[in-house]
Amino acid sequence: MIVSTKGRYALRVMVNLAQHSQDDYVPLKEIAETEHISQKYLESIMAVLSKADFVDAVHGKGGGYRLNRTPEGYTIGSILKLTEGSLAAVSCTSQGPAACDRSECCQTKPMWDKLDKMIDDFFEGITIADLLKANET
Amino acid sequence: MIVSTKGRYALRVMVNLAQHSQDDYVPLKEIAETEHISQKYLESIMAVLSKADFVDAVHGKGGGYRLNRTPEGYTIGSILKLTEGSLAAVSCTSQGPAACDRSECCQTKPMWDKLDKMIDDFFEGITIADLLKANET
DNA sequence: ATATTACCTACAGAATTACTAGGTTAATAC
DNA sequence: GTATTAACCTAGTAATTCTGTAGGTAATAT
Repeated sequence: MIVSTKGRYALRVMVNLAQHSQDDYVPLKEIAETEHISQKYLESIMAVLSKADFVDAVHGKGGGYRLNRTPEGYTIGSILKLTEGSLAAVSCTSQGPAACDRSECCQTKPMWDKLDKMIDDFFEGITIADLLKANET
Repeated sequence: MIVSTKGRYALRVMVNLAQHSQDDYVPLKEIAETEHISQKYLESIMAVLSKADFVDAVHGKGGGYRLNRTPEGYTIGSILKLTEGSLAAVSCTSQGPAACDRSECCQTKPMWDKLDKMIDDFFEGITIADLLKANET
C-alpha cells in the first residue's frame, strides 16, 4: 500500500471543495457526510492542508474550508506528499535512518529508483482539475 | 511503502542464486551472510518460494537452494506478487472486504486503477536476468 | 552416528494505521 | 452578550502489519 486513507481522504476532500464555488466556505461536517468519512478523522487531515495553505479556513457560523487556488493549481503529488509525508515505494530509497547501507552494491536499487521516479511523474502529471473532468463524460 | 522487506529480500535471494551456477545448491546460511539478512527470517521467505516451485531445495550436507528456471523466466512481478501477496498501490482497488463500496461514484478510483496497471506493467517488464545485467557495466 | 541443511509452528516487540474523546478558540446570529 | 457554529488542539487507543526470534523436526551426505 503506497497511499493510505489519509492521502486518499485528502484527495476526496479537495475534489469535493473543487466542486463548490471558489467563494463558498464549506463546513467539514457537510463534507464528512457526503463523503461518508469520519468528521473527527478528517479534522486531523484538514489541519495539515490548512497549515500548508492548501485551503483557506474560517471559524464560526458560515465558515468552513475553501480552496486557495484553482483546481489546476494542485497536483495529486503535492497533496499526497503533504499528507502522506512521502511517496517512496520502498523504504530503502528514502534518505535518513531508513536508507539502505548496501545501496551502492545493491542490484535492485536502480529498479527502485526508476519506480520512484515513475510514480512521482504519474502523480505530478495529474491535477485536481483532471479528476473533476472524469465525471463530466 | 508498496514493497516490504519480505519482497525485497526475496528478490535479492533470487538474484544471488542467479549468480551461481544453475546446478549448484547454495545453502541459505551463505546467502544470509553475503546479503547481511537474518537467516531465520529468510527461512520463512524461502518456504514461500519453494512451495511455489520458484526454487529447488535439497536437505542435508551439500544441499541448499537453486533456481528452477533461467533468470529470464522470473519476472519481478511474479516474485513480488508471490511474497507480498499483492501489489495493489491502494487498498480500495483490491477485491474482497477491502474493496471500497463507493467505487462506482468515486472520482479518484480511475486514477488508482491506472496506477495499479502502471506498476504491474513495470514489474512484469523486468526479469531477474535484467537485474544481473545492471552489475556488468 | 554425526553434521549439515531445509522445514515447521508459535510467539513477540515495534511501528503504523485509522480512528475516538474531549476539550479550546474564533467567528457569526440573535 | 449569549448561544451557536465550526475550526483547532492534545491525547489516547484498538487493530493490524512488519520484521523478525525461538526452538524444534525431517531429510540427506559423509
